[in-house]
Amino acid sequence: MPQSSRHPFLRKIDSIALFRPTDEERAGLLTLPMQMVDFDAYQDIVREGDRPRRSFALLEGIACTYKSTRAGKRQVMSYHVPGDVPDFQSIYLEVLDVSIATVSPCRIGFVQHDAARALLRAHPRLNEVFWRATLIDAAMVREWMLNTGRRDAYARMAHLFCELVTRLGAVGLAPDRTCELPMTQPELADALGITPVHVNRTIRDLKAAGLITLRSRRLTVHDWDGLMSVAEFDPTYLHLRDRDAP
Amino acid sequence: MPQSSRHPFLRKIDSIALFRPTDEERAGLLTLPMQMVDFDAYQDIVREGDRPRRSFALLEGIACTYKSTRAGKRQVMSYHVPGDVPDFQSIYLEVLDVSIATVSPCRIGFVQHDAARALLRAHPRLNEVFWRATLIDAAMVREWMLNTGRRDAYARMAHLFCELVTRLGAVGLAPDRTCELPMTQPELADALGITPVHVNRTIRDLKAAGLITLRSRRLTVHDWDGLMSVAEFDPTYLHLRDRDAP
DNA sequence: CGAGCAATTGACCGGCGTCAATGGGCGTGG
DNA sequence: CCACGCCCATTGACGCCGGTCAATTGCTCG
Repeated sequence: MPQSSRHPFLRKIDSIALFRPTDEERAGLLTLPMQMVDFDAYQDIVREGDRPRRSFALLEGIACTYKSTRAGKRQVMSYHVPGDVPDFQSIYLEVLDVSIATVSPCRIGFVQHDAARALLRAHPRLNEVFWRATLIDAAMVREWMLNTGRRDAYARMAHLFCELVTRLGAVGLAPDRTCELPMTQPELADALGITPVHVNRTIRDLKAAGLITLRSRRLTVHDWDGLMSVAEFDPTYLHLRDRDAP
Repeated sequence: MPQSSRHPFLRKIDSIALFRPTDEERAGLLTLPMQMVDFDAYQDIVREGDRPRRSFALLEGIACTYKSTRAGKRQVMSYHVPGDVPDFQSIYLEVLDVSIATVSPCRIGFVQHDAARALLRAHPRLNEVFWRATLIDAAMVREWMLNTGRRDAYARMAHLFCELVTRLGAVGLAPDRTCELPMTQPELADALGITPVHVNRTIRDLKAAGLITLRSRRLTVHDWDGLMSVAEFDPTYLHLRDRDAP
């Protein structure tokens, strides 16, 4: 909320950097040419196998990174909230190993790799912040991996909700631990590695336990401590600066 | 094989960089102070929650990155082969979100973060290579995530074997698609998100299908195409340079 | 040579998948 | 403004993959 009117990169830096950018660094970021594009929901922004020459920041909406098996089964590896730069990895990995799609209607800001590389070379601390951002993305996938591999569906879903509320809260989108979740149950199934039917049963159980309500794409957490406890949720892996507890 | 006598960082760069290092870059790498330490098998090198002031290269042996739930269930997120720099992320993330342990006896080379940061600032291209290395690590975890979330135990194990043979082959440790795999079945279970008992049944099935043999820690792939097919293995995500097909 | 853990296998169980049917929300077109 | 269609949401019945428990047989190492 406090910084919602700022440039997305400044907001990102504010949320994860260990320093305040100098005027010069700010100027470099603000003058980075960015091409705005609006996407409908459920559109691929980039696809596995692409060789993009630009990266993008997510300015509004929710997106997800996913991979598919040949049989067409999808696995969502992470969700993205406004301020994220989901495919920054493509700046140094030529071939994308994932697809990134919108979940809700999104506003995207594209930045050419060349321009970004030049900026990062000119400003070592910015280089470090963006590197750090890609490392945090990786840490989130690792936490999901633990989730998928070693927790049952109930704890897994609780964990996902904890993460989403925390991250959306960090950008002012989850006041009172209530937020809009545009994803459908089949999509949640793709994120959790279970079937849509079982997503439904699990949500029913979380509701019955009095932990949450979820109706018409709106999630409210009623018992945050209880939900965290079920999920064994510890937000350290998000590497958020302290002020952003939801 | 060809470069096994070289400095581990040069070997790493040779395997993933898109350029040849200049003499100056090589000199910088070679003069980076590195403290060698030998570890027994099954030792933690670093632990979740640590705030290390140094990173390390794996010079010999096999290591793994893992996380644990409070209930003590382990999930191995990736294995590391000689030449890898498994915790390079710690250079820009203060708190480690994973533990890294040896699987076999290992030789480790520690490098102080300060020295590494100075080197990376002095040599932008080296900065990019090491960033790239952390991005490749992340891509491997994502592939494991797809594996764990969306493939059954049989395909999952086939995929793990494909990856290990490919990566070990890339550093000359899997001639004729045969390699030493120091991990026990309970450890494989931790990597695959299944139980040790089921690991055993799955290996039995892979053997029965004529795809592999695995005895006293030695894996041989008899039907590489068959194994790749079962696993839907596509090595693109490893971002290896082409020469290293096993 | 005995202790201790890995490897292996059988019997049984349960969480989650599969299949199927019904209801609900919403957009589109008549 | 309503009707239709489509997909999401929800629930029950049933089946199976993989978990649990337990026993036996190796290895490996002190």
